[in-house]
Amino acid sequence: MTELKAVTGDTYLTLSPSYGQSPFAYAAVRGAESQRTYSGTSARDFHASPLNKSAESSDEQTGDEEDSFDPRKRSPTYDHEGKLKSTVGKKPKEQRSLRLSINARERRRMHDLNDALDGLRSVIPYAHSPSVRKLSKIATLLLAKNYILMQAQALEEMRRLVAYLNQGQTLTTSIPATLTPFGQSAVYPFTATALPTCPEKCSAFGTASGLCKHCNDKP
DNA sequence: TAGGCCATCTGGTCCT
DNA sequence: AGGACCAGATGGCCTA
Repeated sequence: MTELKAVTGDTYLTLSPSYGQSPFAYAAVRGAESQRTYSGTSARDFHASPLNKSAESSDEQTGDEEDSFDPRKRSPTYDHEGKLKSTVGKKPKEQRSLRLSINARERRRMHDLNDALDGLRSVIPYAHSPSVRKLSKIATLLLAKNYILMQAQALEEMRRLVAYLNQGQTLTTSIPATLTPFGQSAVYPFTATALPTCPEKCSAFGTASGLCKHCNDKP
């Protein structure tokens, strides 16, 4: 399995084999941003690209290009002539106008989705360098998922550490061999509903705990 | 050149 | 009826 490791080196930040080779192996500048033109109204809307050819043929429904697929058989929303029922009765100009507005809406929706993905990329730990290829969509989602799992586990381990340290202050006996530092028998002394302030935690650990490096409160 | 990734168009379905 | 969401199809760009 090809691993995708973030800058932290956490093993959680891995992707499945299909996607694992993407982000951190990308040393080359890809220029992927240039693919996202966001040109507002696409030229495809107004030019007879191959796609629009199919779009226009769907209006005309000559049947010549529909070898393997007959829309009339697919759905009752087509009328007996194979035309989309939602546009039946409208003038071709109106049909085209409606289609263009639907296309524009869909384009906007996808742009919003991509913006959200960009926001996600900006908060997950990977090399955000211009010289590093941007994470693909699927890699972004998988990495984000793994990052969340990693954070959850880190939080859980921290809680166990807190409980262990707290226990060690009150108990002078040695730790049983069966009890690992993060064992289940450790009890987290603070409830989630009544989290202690940092000074409380710090006093529980003693000033040598070092945990206060991550907070602004002076123990 | 094949494969990966992407943007866009399109029609279907569901919801308001 | 119109909008949101979704998935399939298609073609372009880039990299190995």
